Amino acid sequence: MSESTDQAPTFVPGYLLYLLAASSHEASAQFHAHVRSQGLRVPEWRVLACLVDNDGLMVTRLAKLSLMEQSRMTRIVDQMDARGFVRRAPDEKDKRKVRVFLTAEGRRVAEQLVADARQHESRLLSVLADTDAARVKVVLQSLLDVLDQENSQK
Amino acid sequence: MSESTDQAPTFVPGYLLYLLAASSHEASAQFHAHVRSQGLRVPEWRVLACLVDNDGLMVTRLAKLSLMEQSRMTRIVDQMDARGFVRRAPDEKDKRKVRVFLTAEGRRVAEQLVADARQHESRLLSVLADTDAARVKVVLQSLLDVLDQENSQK
DNA sequence: GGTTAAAATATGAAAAATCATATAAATTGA
DNA sequence: TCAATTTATATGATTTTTCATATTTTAACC
Repeated sequence: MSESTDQAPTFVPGYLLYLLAASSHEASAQFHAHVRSQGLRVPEWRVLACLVDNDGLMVTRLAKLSLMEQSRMTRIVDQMDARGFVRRAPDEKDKRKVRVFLTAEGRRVAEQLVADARQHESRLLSVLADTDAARVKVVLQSLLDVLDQENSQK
Repeated sequence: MSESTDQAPTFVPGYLLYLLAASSHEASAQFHAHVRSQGLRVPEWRVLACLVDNDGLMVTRLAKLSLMEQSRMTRIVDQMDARGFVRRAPDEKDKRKVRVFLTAEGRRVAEQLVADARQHESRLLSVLADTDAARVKVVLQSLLDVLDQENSQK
């Protein structure tokens, strides 16, 4: 992480936001490669995973869960619709809302990938056992809880 | 994180790669907003931070440290050069390499932002004290170590 | 009940990111 | 030494992403 000509106590490698970004990036690299090998991009995989959990989510909620902006999600849903993975349906009670549903094909792909993801996660967690990283999920869940509280206080 | 119509034990909210991506996203949101308020984009801030640590890094190394692709880094350096934050200089010994150096103005901005980042991190860590998240840095460092080992074994 | 404000989605135009590949320099090794 | 590889960076073309804003529908309030 550091280079031969380091002068001073170095900032980046120990900076929390770097550790978070780098951890996410590195830990996800393998599985994201798998997702792409299945002909999907990462944002599409995220949408599928959210919909397996909870079919019929609205566009805004999908965007939040998938950590992306709403207008981008609209276009991703466009593409996934065109490819036959999802379909749109207006909400009956609130006609502003567009609900997104898995098609049969979308569900097939999604469930397979979720199974792959679970398996990949298991392997990763087993490698982390007996290290400080074994508690990573508890720690991150706690971090997210604290951040949520902070945000809702204001 | 879940919605009223949840049916089953839900996958996404407990999935390690989601927890990592969401934690990074949420934890970084505030500071990234600050970066943008200073007229910089996040990738540019990353470059500046790396160069404060170690001026004269080559493009490829900057890209790796900033978690982005090389051709993208080339263009970001183009822009930062045009804006007067950095300058390029070919490496004397290996003329393929392009080393990137902070200008005086670049260093001024970079050092201010690093100071801001340190302060923001301190505040965040103090909020995390007394929670499970207090150990987040140790845990992530360990995770990265394990992932690095895995990658270097092959 | 009608007006104003807010929320959900979509879209055009601009900027950025990606992918494949070109160029150039260094390294390897026959 | 020279041909073949590898490494470092850059770039053209395409696709994504973003930003601001339009459109439509609902909620709020007076």
